[in-house]
Amino acid sequence: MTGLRERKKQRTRDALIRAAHELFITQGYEATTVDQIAEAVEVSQRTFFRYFTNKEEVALFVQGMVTGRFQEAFRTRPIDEHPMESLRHTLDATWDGLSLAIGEIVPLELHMKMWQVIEMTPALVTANLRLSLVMEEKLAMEIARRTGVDIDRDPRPRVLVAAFAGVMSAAGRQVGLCGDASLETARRVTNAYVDHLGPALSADWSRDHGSCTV
Amino acid sequence: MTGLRERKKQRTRDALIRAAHELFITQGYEATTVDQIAEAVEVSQRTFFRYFTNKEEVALFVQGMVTGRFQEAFRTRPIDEHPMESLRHTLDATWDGLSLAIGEIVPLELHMKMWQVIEMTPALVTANLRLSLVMEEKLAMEIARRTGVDIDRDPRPRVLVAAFAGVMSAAGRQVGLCGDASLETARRVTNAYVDHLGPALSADWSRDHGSCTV
DNA sequence: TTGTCAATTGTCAGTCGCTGACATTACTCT
DNA sequence: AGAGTAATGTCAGCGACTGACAATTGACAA
Repeated sequence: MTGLRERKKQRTRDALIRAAHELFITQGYEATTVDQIAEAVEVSQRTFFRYFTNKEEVALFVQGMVTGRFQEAFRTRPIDEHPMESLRHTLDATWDGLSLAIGEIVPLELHMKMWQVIEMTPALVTANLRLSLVMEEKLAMEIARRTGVDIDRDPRPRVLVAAFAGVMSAAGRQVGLCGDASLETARRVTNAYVDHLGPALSADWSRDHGSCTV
Repeated sequence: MTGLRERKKQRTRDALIRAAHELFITQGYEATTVDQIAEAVEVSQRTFFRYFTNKEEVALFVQGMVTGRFQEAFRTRPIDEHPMESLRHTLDATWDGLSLAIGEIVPLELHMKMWQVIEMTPALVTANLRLSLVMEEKLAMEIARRTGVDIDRDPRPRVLVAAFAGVMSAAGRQVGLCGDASLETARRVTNAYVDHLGPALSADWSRDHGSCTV
């Protein structure tokens, strides 16, 4: 099945990702040149660009895997569940399977450090948002399908997903910038953010809703 | 007061923006080179980069003005208003003053066409999201100030703003891609999206909430 | 095993976005 | 009118990215 050719490709791709991660983490994203990454894996720059369409892609590859997983997991939720509930549960499931999902490519610790680099680097922050966009559209379509609404007439699927994704991005930003690169913190802050969506919209904004110290 | 120097600078800057808009709209963003823009205004490429830090900036300059206006307008809302209400009213006010605000730089029609170009161009979509990010943070700070909550302990300001901004972006995407570049459509769709945030989160997703045909 | 085919890679040249350095021009103000 | 400063042009160069073509290397049949 998996010929030598395929395995070799897989190996260089993974090597490129790991080398890129290490360089980005130690030197920063902007200060790292594509030539350096290619050189670290002993391939030509041209080969790098045959594996990744641009420098951002190698930095966000793992993130892309995670959001891909998220989408898949979302579709397995019971169909009678409220979409927001489905999103919440899918989020939990994604956290649970994170290490397993990405472990073969990059150790969890490296991924968490890379997360910080991403949030520190404007170019990567926005490239990351583009990933969310793609996911948003897919999730909205899936929700529309499940709830039987016409996505071109009823804005609710896109609105719900947009709100969710917006809050997730904001949470991710906080996590990446807070200095604590532990999975637990990431999960706690993200959950807290999503949980506060209802209260934030509710009429009563009076007293403290705290308890989300980074 | 306004010496010849200042006026001249203003004029070349505006000329660059307008030339860029026309080129982007007719040829597309990627296909337009910075040299072309500079040449159209008869300045050197180097001068272009003294007015705008990069090619994206000239494309999103007007958008930046609008979001800047939005932030300012937000602060004039009564302090006892619910933040979401303030955002909604500020949105209305921004629509009302749009033509007046940008008219001196670029005619409204050009701006609306540019909007389509932006949503069609991945690089600009993401650069646009970066603008939103900056605004998000400022709005969240302002909301925290007004409501007297500690932004580092209570996630609600950031969550509320993130949800709002996410929905706005989604609406903007729909508007930009729907083919209809009229102000009325833009305003209608945007309002519809924001208005559906509550219903989308409510427990009852049963029947049609439509009426937002593009 | 060997030879053919196709996939992968390297090399090279070139475009485009963008920047620093320095000389040149153009306004301002006395 | 002339000194001083701000704006601009020119040039050289870096890094991301691409197309074209040649060289290498697995795959697979004879």
